[in-house]
Amino acid sequence: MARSTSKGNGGAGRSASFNFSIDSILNLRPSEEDCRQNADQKDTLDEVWDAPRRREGGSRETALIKTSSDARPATSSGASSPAASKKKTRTIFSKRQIFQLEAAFDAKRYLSSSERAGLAGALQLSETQVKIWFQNRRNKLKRQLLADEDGRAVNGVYEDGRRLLGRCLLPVAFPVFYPDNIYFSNTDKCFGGLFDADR
Amino acid sequence: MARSTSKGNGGAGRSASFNFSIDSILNLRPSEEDCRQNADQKDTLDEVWDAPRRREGGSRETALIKTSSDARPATSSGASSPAASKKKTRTIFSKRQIFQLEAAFDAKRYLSSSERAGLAGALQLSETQVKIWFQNRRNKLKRQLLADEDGRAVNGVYEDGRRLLGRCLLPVAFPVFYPDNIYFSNTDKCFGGLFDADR
DNA sequence: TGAAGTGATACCCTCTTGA
DNA sequence: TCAAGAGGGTATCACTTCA
Repeated sequence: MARSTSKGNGGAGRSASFNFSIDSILNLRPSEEDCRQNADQKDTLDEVWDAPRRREGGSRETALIKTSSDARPATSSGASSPAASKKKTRTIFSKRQIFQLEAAFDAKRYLSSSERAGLAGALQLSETQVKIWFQNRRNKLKRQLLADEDGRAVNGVYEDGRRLLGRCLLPVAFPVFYPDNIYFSNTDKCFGGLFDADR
Repeated sequence: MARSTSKGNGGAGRSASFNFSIDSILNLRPSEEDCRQNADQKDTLDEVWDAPRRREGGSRETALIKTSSDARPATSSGASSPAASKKKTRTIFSKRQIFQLEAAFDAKRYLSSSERAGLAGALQLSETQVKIWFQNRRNKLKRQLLADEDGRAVNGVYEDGRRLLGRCLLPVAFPVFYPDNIYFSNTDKCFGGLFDADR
């Protein structure tokens, strides 16, 4: 129905004929929060598809007050009190856990669900924790690689850096092609100090 | 092939000194599922960043057996039985709910959390349901627009279709630019901060 | 004490599933 | 057909560490 407006066809102005107030449903108020959404009017499609971040009122309310209805259970990490403790607990992983997570990450950038289950079981972590750890780890790697790239982003090297970044985050160990053979040099460059101690 | 192979650097052999098996942690088995991941070796970065889908053994095990530990509570929509029913229930929204959801969607493609809360309350749905509905609705619109585009994707019209698609799914009502002024097509709220710096 | 690191949360997106 | 589920991404936040 109301879709006709957004489809942009030249039909009659249906949008003028609403007999109930959309605004009343949405509680639309023109001032603060909604304006933020419009900050980036991208033009290309791909950018448009990127998730537009619409934090509620500057993302302050969210973390402390909301504790919204669909928060993850956080299987491990204790807590899970009835509904009182709004504090977010940050569990500290042990050296051993970090070490094995790093080792696994070095072997594979992404885990299948069975691998994740096995790793979680071996490390006494919830699958969600392992999943999030890998997510954050990939993000960290990406930032590192981008920082490296910025450090030497001159002339022709740039594109090369992009390619390197892409390779370093491929789902599996990325093969480096040489004329006649293939090296699986997964880490080497990207993870210089990865195994030293553990950060 | 724990990691020494993948590391492959010529440096001091730290990587040779692992005394536990990564494979044993990951349950790495070289044959079936892992090979699938390598099917698409993209080269450009943007494609690499796309989430590589790695369904477990063809996405069969995942849905049926897993019922993983971090499923969303699904506030409304009944069920929430102790832990027995693995059946996936699909709730059917009422005509009234659909109508108002569509109306809201026509007004805005994305909801802020307070708008979502208000709409959910008004429609007796959980916020998650409203969120998911909007998500699926955006996806549906995208598919429709892409289908339309494919129908007439010839010569110069293509790029135009992409732009149209982008505009139709902007987080807010999309502005139509004219040489000297700006018309905001479907609602006349907000947009004050459109050109404010920030982000 | 401020900056960096990192676990966790909340969105968003895509693809898939099953009633 | 379409609400959900699962998994991946980004952006933030809160809390720790550390120089």
